[in-house]
Amino acid sequence: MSLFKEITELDKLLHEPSRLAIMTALSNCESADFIFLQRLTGMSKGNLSSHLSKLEEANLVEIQKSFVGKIPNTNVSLTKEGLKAINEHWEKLEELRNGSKTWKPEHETKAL
Amino acid sequence: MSLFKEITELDKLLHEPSRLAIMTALSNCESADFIFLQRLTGMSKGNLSSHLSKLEEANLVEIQKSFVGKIPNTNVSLTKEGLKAINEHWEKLEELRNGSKTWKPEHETKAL
DNA sequence: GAAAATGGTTTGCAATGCAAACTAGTAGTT
DNA sequence: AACTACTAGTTTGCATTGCAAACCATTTTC
Repeated sequence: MSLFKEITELDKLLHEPSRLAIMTALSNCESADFIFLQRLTGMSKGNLSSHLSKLEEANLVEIQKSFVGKIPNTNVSLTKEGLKAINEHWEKLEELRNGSKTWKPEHETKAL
Repeated sequence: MSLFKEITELDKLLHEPSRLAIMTALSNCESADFIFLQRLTGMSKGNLSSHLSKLEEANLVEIQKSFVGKIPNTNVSLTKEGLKAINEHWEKLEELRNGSKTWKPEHETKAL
């Protein structure tokens, strides 16, 4: 029972599909740039920009702005906190999925 | 690459934490009543009610209203469509998680 | 040097999650 | 029989958020 209560407290910052994709991708590389993330997720620039800002504000990613030649480049990487958060998030999801197989129906609820 | 694009197209109806919990729970029993789902998820009645309505409108769950003695009872079960949808959703999530381990970083992106 | 492309950010709107307020009926209690 | 409290939900309204269109600054192309 308690397992399920936790899922509704899932960090929405991480759970939102686009950000989940971004964070998951970043958890498997050292860093990735804006354009790469855009192609990866298929998001519009504006959308991606605002999602990254949110992740940055929450201290889940670090954003390094620089110039590659004369072109601005935005490079994103997970913070320690961010890496921990995304890993824990996936664990929680796994628990939800597996937990549902073992909970016991009660009173009016009919078991399978 | 294409894998990630798909994740941003995740059905938000299913992905929202509360509904994900509801649907996952229902996928493992024949049916469950309103109060049970409320305790399971820890949601307020109002919130649960509106989520269930959404799932019903999308034809993912079936809602049977009846009286148990003199007390109204709302019983919820997955439709065939709903069962298929929640199973496919979990598969997509799994693909996202596993897929991220195999994608190849490109150009400016630095590999781990 | 005008037009189009690159690499983003800001703005504004439509949609959504959430709880407070409400509805409708039941159960005690005095 | 009138009043209070509880059960089982639904509706309403607000604050938040995801999203793309519009915008900005620079660079490349024709």
